[in-house]
Amino acid sequence: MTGRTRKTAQERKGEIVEIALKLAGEVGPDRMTTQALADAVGISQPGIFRHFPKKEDIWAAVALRISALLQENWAAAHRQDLPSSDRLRVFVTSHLTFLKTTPAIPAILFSRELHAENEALRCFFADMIKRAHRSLSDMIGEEIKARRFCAGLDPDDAAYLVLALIQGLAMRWSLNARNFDLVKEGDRLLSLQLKGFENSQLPPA
Amino acid sequence: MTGRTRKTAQERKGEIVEIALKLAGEVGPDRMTTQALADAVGISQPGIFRHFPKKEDIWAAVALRISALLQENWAAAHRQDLPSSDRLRVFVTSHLTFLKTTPAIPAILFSRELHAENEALRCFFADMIKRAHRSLSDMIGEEIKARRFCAGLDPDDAAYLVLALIQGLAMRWSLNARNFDLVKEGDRLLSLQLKGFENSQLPPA
DNA sequence: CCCATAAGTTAGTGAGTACTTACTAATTAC
DNA sequence: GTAATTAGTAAGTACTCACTAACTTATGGG
Repeated sequence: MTGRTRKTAQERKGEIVEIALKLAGEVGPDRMTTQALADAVGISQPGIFRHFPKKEDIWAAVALRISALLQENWAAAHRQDLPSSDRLRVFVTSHLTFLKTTPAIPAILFSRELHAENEALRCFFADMIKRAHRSLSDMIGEEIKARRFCAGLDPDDAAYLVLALIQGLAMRWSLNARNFDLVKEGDRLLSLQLKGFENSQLPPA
Repeated sequence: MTGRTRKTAQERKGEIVEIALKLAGEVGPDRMTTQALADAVGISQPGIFRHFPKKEDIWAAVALRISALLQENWAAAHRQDLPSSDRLRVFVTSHLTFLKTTPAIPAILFSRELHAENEALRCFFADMIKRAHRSLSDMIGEEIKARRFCAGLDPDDAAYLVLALIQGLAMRWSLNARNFDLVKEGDRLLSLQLKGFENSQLPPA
């Protein structure tokens, strides 16, 4: 044995969070016990507590990781410097693609951990969704200014509809054991949704 | 003491289901332990098992009760013999009113019990939602026939949007600790959604 | 009035949970 | 090279969960 047999705390901590995120998606957030996590990492169960004093500290770290991943994903969608008419669609599509590859997010969103057990986590996710709503609302506002969407459209309400589309779709996906293509289905439904926002009654001057 | 101090099995069974439904909404489906249920009913914890051999039998009974309540609610919405143009709106509104007074339903929909633990329950709810989708789809189809909705509208997809509206709204309601008026918010969003379905591009002949 | 039956209790089991204590061994600093 | 630090472990605590066995008591029919 020439190699290392231990890892540094920093490495381990990151590794645990990464595996927790994966495991939460695979077996469900409530089955992600410290034992299951330790097994997946390859250390003993109490070893977890060397890095995270409380289990909720793991959830906090996972939430931060998810937040970072989402920000990254949204930023990538924005960086593409698309015509604003496509931004909304790309935003939703890339978000759905992300959910598909990171099923832990909808799983956590539907978990007892979030809805009953862990108030801090609930607030964190509520805030994350609020930020998403804000982004959507802004993009819709720009579409209205560009006269592609109806002038009388309330951007906040429209954003809630798009958000509900995503969440409702994710729920259906989960209830149907993830047996259809989230992105394809979402794309089709979004087309229909956006058509309803279009400036048909009041054609541009 | 002239009155009875014990109840018949049938009475007790119904009582337990009713209280389980209430409790699932109040404390969350995963905190509705047999102990909590027994306390609420006013008997000892093992007393529950005299009436339901397994806990999942309680969930099955609760699911049946919910199904019956929903059917009743939908039937009531249909009995009103409304112009078909209002049926859709009444359907959604009365459903939201029902969710508001029976918060156990969204709670169960977001529970681990349903998504991970209890396959039978998941299928039961998936089927229930499928029936709701069918109803919505049918109503939208009639609106298209009546030329109030756009001829090119896919009734199935439109129904998914309405369903997502309800589910997404319920999720937001739950995430925000039920701090807004579900029905009022839903009514406003539904108006916007339905406007998007209207026959604006192809005015009636 | 007695007794069979059914509703309910007391006391317990085994499995699983987060978390702790007391120790060991690998790594790093000096 | 040795001492301090730190990652990790084995064993165990205290708790909660669904569920069971064996006993007790209330009720209604003969």
